[in-house]
Amino acid sequence: MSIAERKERQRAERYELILAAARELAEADGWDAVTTRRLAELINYSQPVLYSHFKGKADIMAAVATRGFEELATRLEMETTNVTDAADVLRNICAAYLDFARSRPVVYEAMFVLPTRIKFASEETPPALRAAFAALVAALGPDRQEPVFLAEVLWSALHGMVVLMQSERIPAEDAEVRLNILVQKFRSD
Amino acid sequence: MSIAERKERQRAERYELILAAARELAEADGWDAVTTRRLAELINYSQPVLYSHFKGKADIMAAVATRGFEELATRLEMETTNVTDAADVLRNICAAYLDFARSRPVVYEAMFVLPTRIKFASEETPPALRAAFAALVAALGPDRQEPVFLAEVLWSALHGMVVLMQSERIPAEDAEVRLNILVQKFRSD
DNA sequence: CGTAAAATACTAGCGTCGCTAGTTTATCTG
DNA sequence: CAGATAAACTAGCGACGCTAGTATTTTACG
Repeated sequence: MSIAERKERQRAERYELILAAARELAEADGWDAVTTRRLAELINYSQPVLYSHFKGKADIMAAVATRGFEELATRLEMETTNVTDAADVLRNICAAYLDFARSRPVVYEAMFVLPTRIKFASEETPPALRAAFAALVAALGPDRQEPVFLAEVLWSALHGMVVLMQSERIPAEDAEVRLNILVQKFRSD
Repeated sequence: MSIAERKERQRAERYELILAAARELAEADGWDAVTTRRLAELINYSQPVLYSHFKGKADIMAAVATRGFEELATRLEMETTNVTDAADVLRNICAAYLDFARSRPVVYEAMFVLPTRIKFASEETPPALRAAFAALVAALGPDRQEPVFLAEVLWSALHGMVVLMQSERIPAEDAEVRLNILVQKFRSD
């Protein structure tokens, strides 16, 4: 059944092609510019082929978001495992989170801002998303009361800073100062 | 010129009618359901009359948001002036902010989430918005270093909690616990 | 190798969106 | 009452997400 394998591989390649095109288009002109017609033209297929891979535009965005969860989890876990200076794990994690949001703003948007069908804080939550959150919890250090709630508050603060900066509601150039304040408030000592 | 006055008053009434219809429709079915056609039908006028009052849909949403800023500022200032227990001003302000977001989710969305033409942190910032932010700064108490940045971080945390709850990315039922943690972290003593 | 069947991609179109041009109706002025 | 001005309307443009139905290619089999 080598020929079936080839077809499957080609399908998978086209799947990746769509995802890449969607991300590039979003990075260039925002998610509003990601239309099924433009996507189809970018990958040199007709519009309906998209619907053989995805249920619709929302499904494409969810797929991009899922990839984002994996990348974010990887980046955060790097900060917890490669502990050169254990004292500043919290700061490094927060900085890594903000850095991810700054480097992939539209992916971040799909992950955490736009309406999504992805379930959070439930059984169906993607593993990568759970892992990213676990890294946050770990960064707050052991022996904490209510570590999950504490991590949720920290995450809220980080997320708030990201979206308020991205929507130009607070100045982006002061990110460092705010990070310092935030870390100081959540430090365990 | 009494007749011109009457016309102007009728125009102002229709302006309010549009705003009220937009808010009601958004509260019922979300901002996506607020279309110019539905709005026109709700106020019993044809679609293009909307464009004699507003530049477009975004302008209508900005007007709803502006009203929201005024209501939020009023609510927050109430907590700073009616100081029954001065010690808990910070907590009351935070609670009032969260309560506003919970009671007017779609107005909050227009104010702080959706792309907006309203300028933040600049000369053109609406007075009500400045007042609301000033209440946050005041709630953090006097004798603080970098009070604006500190307030921005607090606001980020509050905003993050709101949007993550509204988009069901963190459970809404634990709002109280998170509020307690947040206030404790930002208390001055 | 030829043909029927199944899979696959296409063309065309539906309903809806924000917005606007052009026209008709209503109102005011002389 | 006639003409000018203002204000509403009808109709339509291009684009959107999505889908039904058709044509084409690929597969399986005699």
